[in-house]
Amino acid sequence: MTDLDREANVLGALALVITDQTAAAAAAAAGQSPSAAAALSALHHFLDRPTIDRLRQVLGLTPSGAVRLVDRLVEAGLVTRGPGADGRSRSVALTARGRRAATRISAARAALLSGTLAGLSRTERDTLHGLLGKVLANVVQAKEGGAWICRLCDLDACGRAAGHCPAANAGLAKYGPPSVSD
Amino acid sequence: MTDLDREANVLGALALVITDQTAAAAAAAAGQSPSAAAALSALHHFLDRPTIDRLRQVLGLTPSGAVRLVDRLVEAGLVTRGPGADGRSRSVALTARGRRAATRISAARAALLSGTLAGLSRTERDTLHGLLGKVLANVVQAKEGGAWICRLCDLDACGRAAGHCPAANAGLAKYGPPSVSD
DNA sequence: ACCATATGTGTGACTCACGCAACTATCAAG
DNA sequence: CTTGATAGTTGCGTGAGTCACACATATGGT
Repeated sequence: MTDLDREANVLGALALVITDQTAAAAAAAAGQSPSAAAALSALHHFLDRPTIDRLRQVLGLTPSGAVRLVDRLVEAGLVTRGPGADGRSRSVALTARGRRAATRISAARAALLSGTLAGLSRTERDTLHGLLGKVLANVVQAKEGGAWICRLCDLDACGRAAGHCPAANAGLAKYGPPSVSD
Repeated sequence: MTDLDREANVLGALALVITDQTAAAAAAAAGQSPSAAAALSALHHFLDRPTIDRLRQVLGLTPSGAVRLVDRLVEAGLVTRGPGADGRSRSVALTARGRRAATRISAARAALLSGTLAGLSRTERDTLHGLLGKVLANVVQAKEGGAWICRLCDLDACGRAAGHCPAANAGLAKYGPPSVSD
């Protein structure tokens, strides 16, 4: 039982609670399932209208799973299907209602996460931010495929575009410049 | 877009990846679903033989969900039902095979989590540990009911018994001394 | 130009892991 | 001895996802 184990354990425990609570808060804010909420959040942060396949990659689903998810979102009036750049592909875009839901989701997530940092001083939060960035870079390095790491991530807060996102930077170092919404 | 938002966002993103990967690793190590893996891990860390209801609380399931989960684990030969202290209740205990599976799960989880801390120095890890403890305490304070926060937590690493667990300490401050496996 | 193969989407049948509602058995209190 | 809480269980339904497959479109080699 090393110190490393102890530290790792706290990290794992904390990650689990926070993820649980965030997913629940997002789902509640959307009135939808957690994965639907994640999809709305992702769509909200795409600059262009992604294809179903792109969304699929982000959420880590199978093609058919993604189709069904979009079906449900269309059904709920949160999303519309449009033509894709390709004859095969179709684009997905938020409706006005979908955009409102996505905004609520982001707000709920931000509120919850900010709350967890309540007891920390300015300096402590700064230090924590730096350290978490390092860890995040580690995790991204280790990752191959699967769901987008920033599934519910807030791209503005993330500063991905400005190169502030530790995940994006680490990924960039490894894979080279990605396309905008990758 | 404040600094707080940015810090909170990194925390949320990191928590999500780590939780995803941990659950996947645990499930793979057990050859079972993530929730079955969580159940095995929980059972492994109970000092006594918990009842189904106790397990239910830990995992955040409904009674029927817990019964079905135990059904599956029994079916897989990982767990046995025994008599409870009470005529109503029944106890659950790991079989030898279940114990081995639980050990694999813990090891897989520990390996993954330790890996995420790879790039950090001794001092950095120490600082991080302290800060995460504070955050964890915050989260526990905010929490009412639901799943056990340390669902996959390693109780040895946690140092719960010795009073080193930030979650347990925060909970203790709020609710008073819990029973051993709470 | 033609064919093989890859890619993106969609459908039908199914599974798995839950939840809800209802029922039974036990216990504890009045 | 009734009343009510607690624990486990069962039937039934459902949401979310998978797999296998089909179909349309793209792409590249010959």
